[in-house]
Parts: sequence; C-alpha cells; structure tokens
Amino acid sequence: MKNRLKVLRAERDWTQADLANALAVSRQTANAIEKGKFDPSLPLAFKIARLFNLTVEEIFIDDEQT
Amino acid sequence: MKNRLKVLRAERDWTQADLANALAVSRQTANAIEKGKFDPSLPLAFKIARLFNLTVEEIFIDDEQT
DNA sequence: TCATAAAGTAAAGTCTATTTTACTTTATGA
DNA sequence: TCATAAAGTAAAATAGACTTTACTTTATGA
Repeated sequence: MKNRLKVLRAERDWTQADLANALAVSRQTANAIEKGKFDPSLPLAFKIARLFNLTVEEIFIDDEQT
Repeated sequence: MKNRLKVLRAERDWTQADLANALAVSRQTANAIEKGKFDPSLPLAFKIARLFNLTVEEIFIDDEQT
C-alpha cells in the first residue's frame, strides 16, 4: 500500500507532528503510515481522506493485484 | 461505520460464505464486517471495493462526524 | 413438520495497528 | 559550527482485525 501523504503534507507545509495532531494520533503513527510501515485502520483512512478533502482512493494506492 | 454489503450481496444472490470465499477470508469475518461488528483492514476494504467494482466510499459509510 | 442451508454468535489464539517512552539521525538557520 | 526542529526508529504494552472450531438460531422448501 502506497500513499501520497508526504506530498499532501508538503503542499500544506505541515510537519508529521502537525498531521498527527490534526488526526489525533501519535507522531510515530503518522510517520509509520506515511512511510508505509503499516496501513491505517479504515476509520483512520477515512479521517485522513476527510482532512485533505480527498477520497481514500486518492490518497492510498493499493498495489495488491491479487 | 456502516456498509452496503448486505444489499450488494443480495443483488448478486451471494451467501455470506460466497462473499467470504471471493475475499479469501473466513465466513465469520464476512459476517462480522457486514454486521458492523468490526471494520475491515484497509487492504481488505480495497479488496471488497474491487470485488464489487466500487470505491471504498461507495461501500463503507463513515458515520464519525468528529 | 422436518431437513437443511444460511446466518448469527462466542471463545481462544494470532497478527497487526496504535500508544508511550525514549533515543538517534538528518536537516536547517543563525 | 552549533542549536534546535524534524524525521526516523525501536521496544513494550494495549486494542482491534481475523482465524479456527463449534455451537445456536432463523429461514426455506419439500
């Protein structure tokens, strides 16, 4: 699973801490998700999408072709 | 989190076991997700969306207004 | 009514998401 | 160069997703 968080954050000049704050998660979680270390839960994915006024699909790219 | 799985299943005349099969998850998992007992992981949500040729947002309705 | 398929549910176990604490590395600007 | 902000990372703990096994309840059709 890839994502566009780094770019979306850069467009807004937000730090990972800013993003974590806006999402009410820890900075480590924001970092781990952005780096693709793990996937957010579905509710958190929705929260992220809402924050950026985008759809889940516009932010997260599922690379599983199974 | 609500979802339209029951209807989507009914439209195709699929049992929960059929759905579980198509998703390669257990029947109990299909049942629990459909009943809203818990949310699917993001990868599974994508897999469900792909199965029905819909977006995640067209199937799962996030009711959190926070 | 009876048999059976489908749906619902529950417990125990595994795996992953997320938190907290805390440390290291990398960038940046004075 | 030095101080500091930002990013990266790691370990231990908790919560939630998912499996397997197994049982109960509800629908259905012969």
